[in-house]
Amino acid sequence: MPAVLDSDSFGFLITDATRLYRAEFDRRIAAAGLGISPADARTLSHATRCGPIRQNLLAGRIGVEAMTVSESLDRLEGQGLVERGIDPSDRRAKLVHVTDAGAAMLGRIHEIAQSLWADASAGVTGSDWERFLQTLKSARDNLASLREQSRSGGVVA
Amino acid sequence: MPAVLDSDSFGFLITDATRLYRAEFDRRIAAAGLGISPADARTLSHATRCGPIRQNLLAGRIGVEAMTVSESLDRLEGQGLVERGIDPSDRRAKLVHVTDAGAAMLGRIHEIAQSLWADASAGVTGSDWERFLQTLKSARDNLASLREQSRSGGVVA
DNA sequence: CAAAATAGTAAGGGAAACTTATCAAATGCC
DNA sequence: GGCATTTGATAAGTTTCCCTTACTATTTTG
Repeated sequence: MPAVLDSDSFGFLITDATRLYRAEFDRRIAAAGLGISPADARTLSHATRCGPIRQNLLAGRIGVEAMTVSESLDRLEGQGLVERGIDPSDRRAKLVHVTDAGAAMLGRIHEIAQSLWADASAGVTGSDWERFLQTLKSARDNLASLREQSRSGGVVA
Repeated sequence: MPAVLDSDSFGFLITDATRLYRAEFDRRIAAAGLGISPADARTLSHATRCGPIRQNLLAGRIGVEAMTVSESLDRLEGQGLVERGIDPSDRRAKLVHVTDAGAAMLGRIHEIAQSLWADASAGVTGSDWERFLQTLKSARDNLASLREQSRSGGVVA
């Protein structure tokens, strides 16, 4: 029973690692002159993977609120990286699709993410890193299901 | 050679996990009526561990800028959880020490962090989790040293 | 002792997310 | 068919967390 929270406890560790990751990602993106944030890069990546997709579905895929994606798309569209098209089957909805410029941008982002991954995982063997990602995924999924629970009903069953 | 970034790649995974962790932490802190943010909890935790300590050293321990800690301490001091004392050996400096109320708060935070850790690590064996934390620590340290490099000199050797 | 470095902070900014309210369009119900 | 509800997107505003820059009060150093 530790009397105080260990600064190497899960919560602090993951928070610290993520802050450092984002800062370094920003630094390299800035150095490459790409002018995009990590969150917008994520939006772009998911939009590419999911093909033309409605914004609310895209938000669900990413795991954020629709509004968060809407703002991100504002920026991406402003840079000409994505376009919001009309959904023929629902005139309220918009179908997001990635432009050629967006695809090119994603390629450059991918290179940066690769180099950053290589640096972050230095000194860790391939199989250890695989297991690490597996456990990280479990933790993320566990936390995501906690979120689901609190979204639908909260404490009240 | 993946054509697109995998949404289960390191960067996305750790970013998502951290966002979910923070949100759930906030939810439980709010449910307990504690009125403190994750970052302030971290400041409080480190201040407790380091005993009376100067703010700039505390910032170094936490891994953030002095200003970030100063703001966090403003809030903690406003809640009576820490006090800024005089450093007898340097009248510019202030020694942060945790009050009894701060210690009590940390105890409650610790309980919440424990329960959250238990939920996040569900389905993972003890030894797997140990290895996971070990690798996470490596990654954090790798990223921290990248930060150091860019702080002192940047691109220029 | 003057110049340079250091501890803390005021001021301001930006990224990433959220909630709430609103509007338009679609859907369900009778 | 018409009205009520739900749904897709977004405007508006807030929060958290962290940063940089500029400044003041000290201390250290040449």
